[in-house]
Amino acid sequence: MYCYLMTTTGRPAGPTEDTTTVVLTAALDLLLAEGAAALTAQRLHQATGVSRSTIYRHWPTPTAVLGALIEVAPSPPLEPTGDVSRDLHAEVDALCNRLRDKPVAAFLQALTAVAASDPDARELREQYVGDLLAPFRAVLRDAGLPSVAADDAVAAIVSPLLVDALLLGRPTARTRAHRMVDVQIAMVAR
Amino acid sequence: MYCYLMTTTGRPAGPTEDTTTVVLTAALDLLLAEGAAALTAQRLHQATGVSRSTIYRHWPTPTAVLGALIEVAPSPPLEPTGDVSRDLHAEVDALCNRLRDKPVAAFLQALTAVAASDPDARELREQYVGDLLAPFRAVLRDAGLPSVAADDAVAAIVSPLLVDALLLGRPTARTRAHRMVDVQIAMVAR
Amino acid sequence: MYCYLMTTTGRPAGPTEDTTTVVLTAALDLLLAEGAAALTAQRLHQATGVSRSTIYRHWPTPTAVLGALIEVAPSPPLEPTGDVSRDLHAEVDALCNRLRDKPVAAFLQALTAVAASDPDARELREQYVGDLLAPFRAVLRDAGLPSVAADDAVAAIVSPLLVDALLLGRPTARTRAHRMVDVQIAMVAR
Amino acid sequence: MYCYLMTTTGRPAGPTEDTTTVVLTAALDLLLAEGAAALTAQRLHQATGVSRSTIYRHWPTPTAVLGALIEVAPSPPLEPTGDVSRDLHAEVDALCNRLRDKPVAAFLQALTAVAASDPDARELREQYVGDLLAPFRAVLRDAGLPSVAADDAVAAIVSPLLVDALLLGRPTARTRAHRMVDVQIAMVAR
DNA sequence: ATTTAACCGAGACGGTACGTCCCGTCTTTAC
DNA sequence: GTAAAGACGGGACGTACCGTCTCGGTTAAAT
Repeated sequence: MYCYLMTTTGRPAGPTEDTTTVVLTAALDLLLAEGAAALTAQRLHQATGVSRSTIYRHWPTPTAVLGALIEVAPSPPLEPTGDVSRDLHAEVDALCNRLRDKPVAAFLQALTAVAASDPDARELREQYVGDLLAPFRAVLRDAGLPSVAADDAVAAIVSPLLVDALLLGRPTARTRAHRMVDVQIAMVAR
Repeated sequence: MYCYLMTTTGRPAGPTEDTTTVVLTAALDLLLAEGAAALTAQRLHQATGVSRSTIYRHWPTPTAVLGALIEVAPSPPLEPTGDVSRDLHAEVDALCNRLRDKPVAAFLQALTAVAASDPDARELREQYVGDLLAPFRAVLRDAGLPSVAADDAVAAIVSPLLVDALLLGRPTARTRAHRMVDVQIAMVAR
Repeated sequence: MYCYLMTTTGRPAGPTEDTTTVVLTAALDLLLAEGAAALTAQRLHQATGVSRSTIYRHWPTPTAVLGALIEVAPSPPLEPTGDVSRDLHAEVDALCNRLRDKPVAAFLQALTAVAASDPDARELREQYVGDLLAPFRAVLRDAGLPSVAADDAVAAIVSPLLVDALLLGRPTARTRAHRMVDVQIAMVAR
Repeated sequence: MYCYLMTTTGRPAGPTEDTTTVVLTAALDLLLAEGAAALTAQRLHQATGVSRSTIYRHWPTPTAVLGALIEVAPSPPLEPTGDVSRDLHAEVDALCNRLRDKPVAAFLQALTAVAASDPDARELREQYVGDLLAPFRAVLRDAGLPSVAADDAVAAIVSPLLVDALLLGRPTARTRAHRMVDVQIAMVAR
């Protein structure tokens, strides 16, 4: 990323901005429409007109494409209000929206599928899931909960959502998640 | 297509018993070692010596192999004692063991991976997950819990285990699951 | 060629007769029209409609194609009359015809070109040139000439023809070759 | 294209002397080691560190590289003594040496290989062979031989050497060539 | 014992995708 | 204007599977 020692001569390395946007846009479309298996150099070439060579040059593996996609599509963070209950409910809504509106669910499925054969993707997947859980954990930590209890609560709230999206392929159970938030808060209050 | 009148002569259809066991055994090994992508006719041929033609004849797709595998490896059902708490803890232990000892986690990952491209596998996957949840649901239903509440409790207990096995690739959090059982029972008791 | 130990089971190996004739016919055409560089799996596929895979299966390298071509296009041997002079002149005419009518000159050029990068072709080339010279050598040997003298004579007669065909790309100097035969016979007579 | 009026300012056109020598030296090495197919811009770049662009600028085709090589490696001409026999023997020795020490044989093979696909190379090849034969022809012409007879003699002497080097890939038959010289002189004397 | 249908192995064949390599052109940057 | 570095499109290469098929030979039940 950071080039401390610029070679100073020759054309700058890396794909043209054009190429980058065209390819990644098509990649996202393909991912949503057909899943991770479609993130092939071949398919990207067919979809974009960008030559196969060029794609291999800059994104040698489907995992690399996934990585680039995740990098350019970050989650807008929510601002905490300090009220634990309200914050958690807000986070649940945000996550449900992201899972419903596709990219996140698609990323998860893709990462799971690719991880079966590519260790790099395994790593990427764990980091991605971690990033999804982080805001929840932060809210509970800020509320003074000890680490283990916070993790338990996060798991109870978020896991069912992920399982719905990933394993059962059905819309996430938003209302159940909200109930679960209340339960966890009641637990903690005691 | 429809054989109303079975011609009684000739050799009975279907693979030799030998062939079946040899192929499915190798298939399980391959699945555990390399994931669903290895359940190819090609790979099974290489692993077993059984000819590629034969494999295509009896298991035309990887999903068919997966289905056959799941069929021959059923879960031994636990006998309920009537004590809800004890039964739930027992089920948690049983599920954790099955997830730890591999086949189940591998099946889940395989089904998720294959489901990306094969609708048949999608169906198979949902049924498989349903079968995993069923015993829990049964215990809580038998205890007189209403349907929605039972589903919530099952989700809270089981989902984190599945997420651990599937998405985070780490050993399942057995003790947390047991804590969660106690929490859910306490909730219900109120 | 000769299968003493037939595997007795499974489909017989080797390309279908159809495939063989279609491919080799096209190969000869390509060779004459564009030289050895055209004996690619790719080109043969384009020219015949036979799939690239099939061609690679049976003739993995251009050298293999050349070898097959040479095998199916043998030189009809001349019958010796016993008169050395007449026989040599006849052989010169035969060779000139074969060089003029293409295949042989094309084979030589092809073998030379391919030999630059494929040792197998080197071997094939030497054998092929040897076969071209053999009849001349045979005539002179039968006439009782010692080996070295025969080789000298053959070289003097044939080499200029080969050089014309190969290096100068011009019609072979048939009349000079006949003069050379007379000269060599005169030499020997002395 | 046509510069009637040379603009006297700016850097003089053409490659740096450094570049030229570095590239052509490497080209010769590559030619001797791997044949004409290695005279690629790519390979020359790898071998020299000179950038691919630069090489394309000055030697757009492999044939151009070959041409430049031939230009810078001229044959040191022998001085005629006037004695036909001695001069011919000297020329035979000189040619055999050049064929043995590689460059010339390599040039011939390279030119033959390239000529298959590049007409320019064909021309170059014929000129090159002509230059190889010229000294012999000169000696015999100076001795008063008519054109046709001289050509016959040259062919008889030189062709076997070329065939050895090119087609049979074996050391040239130097002693036979000397014998052939004597024979030709004897012939002429009669 | 014969039928007879199905088994099984070996492999040809067309087809698609893969990942790599090279080619020739070009653009950007520095000297 | 030389030179370097590299993007880019294009094409071929050789490999690997895939799914279908066509041969052969074998096996096991029912007649």
